[in-house]
Amino acid sequence: MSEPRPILPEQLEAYLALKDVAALLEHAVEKQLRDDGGLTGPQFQILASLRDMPSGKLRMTDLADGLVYSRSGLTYQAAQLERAGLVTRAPAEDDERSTVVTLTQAGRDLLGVVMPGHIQVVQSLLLETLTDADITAIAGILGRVRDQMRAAPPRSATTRRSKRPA
Amino acid sequence: MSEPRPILPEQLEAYLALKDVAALLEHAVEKQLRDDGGLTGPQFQILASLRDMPSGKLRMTDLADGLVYSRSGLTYQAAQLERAGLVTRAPAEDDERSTVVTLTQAGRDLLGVVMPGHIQVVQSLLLETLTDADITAIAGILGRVRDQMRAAPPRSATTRRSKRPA
DNA sequence: TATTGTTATACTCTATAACTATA
DNA sequence: TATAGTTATAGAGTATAACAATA
Repeated sequence: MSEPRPILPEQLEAYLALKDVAALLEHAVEKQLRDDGGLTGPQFQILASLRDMPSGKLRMTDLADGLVYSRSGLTYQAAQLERAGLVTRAPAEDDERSTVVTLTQAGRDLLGVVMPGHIQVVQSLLLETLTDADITAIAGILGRVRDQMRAAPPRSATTRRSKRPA
Repeated sequence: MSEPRPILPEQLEAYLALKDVAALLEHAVEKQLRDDGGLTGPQFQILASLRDMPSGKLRMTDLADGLVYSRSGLTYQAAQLERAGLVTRAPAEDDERSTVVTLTQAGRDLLGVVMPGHIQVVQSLLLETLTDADITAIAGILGRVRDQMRAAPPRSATTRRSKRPA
């Protein structure tokens, strides 16, 4: 089979630049989170997700929706956070199957410690090098791309049981 | 200890969109590489880097320049690839300290097997959702950002703090 | 039976530091 | 001494599948 459509140089450049920028940025961010708060990227994302909720609580399933991890991976991370006293876990009142994860005050405090550095890294590495027009363009274009990717079927969170009869 | 500069909503959106798109794309790409060729992302990158050289060879140090890994990590990956028969390793002729990694025919063949699917994933998830103008914008803006990030002082720009158990 | 989450297991990856050898 | 690379080790992260409990 021939290759579907030869990728154009500018298309390749767009893809590679996106990939490289994201990788370099992620690397710097993870180092900052580790150095300033002993957190990994996934752990920080979980804490930040919880803080975005007025109640500071989310079910495991709701948390998983925003992340790219398997369920067991999320359980593992939640256990780490609980062990560090940054969240608590308890069965949901309305559905005993569900686990509600709640941000503790210590978790909130740690976010307060880590956020300034986090913002600083993102600003100095990414935002400060962009014009306002650049930022508008990136936010608009990639925002649309993200929405389309999320709407697409191949979601990784769908570790659902496949019903293919043998 | 106020946050240096409050991040604007559009700035945050640009950052988060970039992060999410890259993560979703990477996830899809890695799955394709694994399914079609039994390769991890880093391994594919090494093979692709070698194929981009007319000679099909690169020194370990040259390879490391394009990747974000530590030396030991690169050694590990190179060993995996060698074990799979996709590359060979030999000391450089002009400098006995250096190791030259060479793409084998099997490695080249595997790239041939994997590339069509790889391109297809990138096109369907990213490129096909973008206009030509979008692609030009992304390539230009992020290309510049990447160059600046690479030129920037490595990783010591971030603040240093004591570690916390997590 | 389906859903929610955990556990058990096995494996991959990554980093740090110590080490060898060449320059 | 500095550079190129490997090895030893150790820890963290992830996925899959089996499992338990609730709906």
